[in-house]
Amino acid sequence: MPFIPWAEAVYTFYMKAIVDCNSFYCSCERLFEPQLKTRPVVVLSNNDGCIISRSDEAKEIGVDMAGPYFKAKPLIAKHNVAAFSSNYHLYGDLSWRVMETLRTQLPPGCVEVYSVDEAFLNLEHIPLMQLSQAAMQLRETVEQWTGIAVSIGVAPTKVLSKIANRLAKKHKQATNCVLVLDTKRKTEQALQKTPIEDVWGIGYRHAVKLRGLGIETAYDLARQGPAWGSRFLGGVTGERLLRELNGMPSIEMEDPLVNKKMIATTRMFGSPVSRLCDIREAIATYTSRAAEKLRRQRGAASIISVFIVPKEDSHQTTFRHGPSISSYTSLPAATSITNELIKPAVSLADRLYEEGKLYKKAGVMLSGIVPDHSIQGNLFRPATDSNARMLMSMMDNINFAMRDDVLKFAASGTERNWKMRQDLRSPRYTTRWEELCQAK
DNA sequence: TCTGGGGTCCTAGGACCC
DNA sequence: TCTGGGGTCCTAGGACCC
Repeated sequence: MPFIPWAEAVYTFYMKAIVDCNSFYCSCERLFEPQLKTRPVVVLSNNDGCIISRSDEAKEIGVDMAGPYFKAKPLIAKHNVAAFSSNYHLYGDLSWRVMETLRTQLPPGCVEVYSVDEAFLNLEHIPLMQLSQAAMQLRETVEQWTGIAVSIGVAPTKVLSKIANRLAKKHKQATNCVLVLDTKRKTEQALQKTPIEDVWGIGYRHAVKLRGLGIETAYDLARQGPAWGSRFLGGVTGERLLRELNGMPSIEMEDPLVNKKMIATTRMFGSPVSRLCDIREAIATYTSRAAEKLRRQRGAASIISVFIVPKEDSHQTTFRHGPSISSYTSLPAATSITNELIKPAVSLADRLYEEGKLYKKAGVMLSGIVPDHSIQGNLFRPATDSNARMLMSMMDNINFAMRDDVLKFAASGTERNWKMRQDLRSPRYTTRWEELCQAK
């Protein structure tokens, strides 16, 4: 007895899609080095710590996702894998091109950028019978215009479209990277082929718990009711997930113009540091970066928090992220002026720092974010003078044009011996004149 | 001083995502 | 020796109020 008695029925809901760039960072690297087409490729996280993108060939030879780079090194050498440090200038620019291409192909407001390499699409304007062809066409256009290959999953809900997308990507030959779940029957089959941990919204913890309850596939999960989801998968989130799996849209498309509620800049140090002056420099630098992001969304922050992470004894067998030591302070008035943020940030760092300890990471977070034009005044402080604002916008403009922080506050330091390693970064082909690709 | 229910607001922390 | 960075949402529980 199928759990959906009307299994042959065609969906009558509006359909959604998720477009996902295939091995995005690797594809970006290959775009400018075509000779890599036949070589396995991996891209590393900041500090060349772990592997965050793998080409299909790299997956095939068994390079683990999110595995530490140093452990994979022997395998990488053996199979002549090309490894790159992350080049966010390049990926950011190519991401923008992919998203722009999608926007030209759809009515206004139908593209929701979900991450650097993914976008949800609202396809309600496309008749059901034409979905497959339209998706195929979209895939070809993106690849032709940007050089980036994408996969597209189409279904009535976001969760189901993610499931469709995963299968499209997994069976590239059979699906041509496009899978449309437009009937209950197709959906049911897709759910049966999806292990529980590959469902969007089920992480490691929940997967272990569900397997303990005898639930192995997305199909098993979908047979449970929303109330069950609420009980075992964390309240309303679980309830929504169950509805979505059963074809009932419960996670809406989001307004792409919504601003961030929290802005963070956090980094591992290139190597552990112990001096307070290094920590202060790092904190000042991260604060500057966070303030830049804040101004870009025309926001002002009223809470600033700082954390530092001590290095742990390294002789334990399983890796874990050590506890971070953090503190925050509420500002007398919301601000986006870098120096007004650096001061409290650095004094928070001073308070957290302990002489003689080694630290491996630090970070700054801005929250309590309000629109810049509606900053609540404070009777006891003079309003930020407009010179400071002009200075900020000049700095932003110059830094944007030149990149690489030509202008910065003295507190950010000049030596920066805490900076992260990026030994294998490719040129910033599309955003720096002096690093343009050369045709011979 | 003790007793009780019910409401709000805030924060810390968990879980998840890419 | 070497394991990323930047987000969101939700819940539980404490503090406080009537």
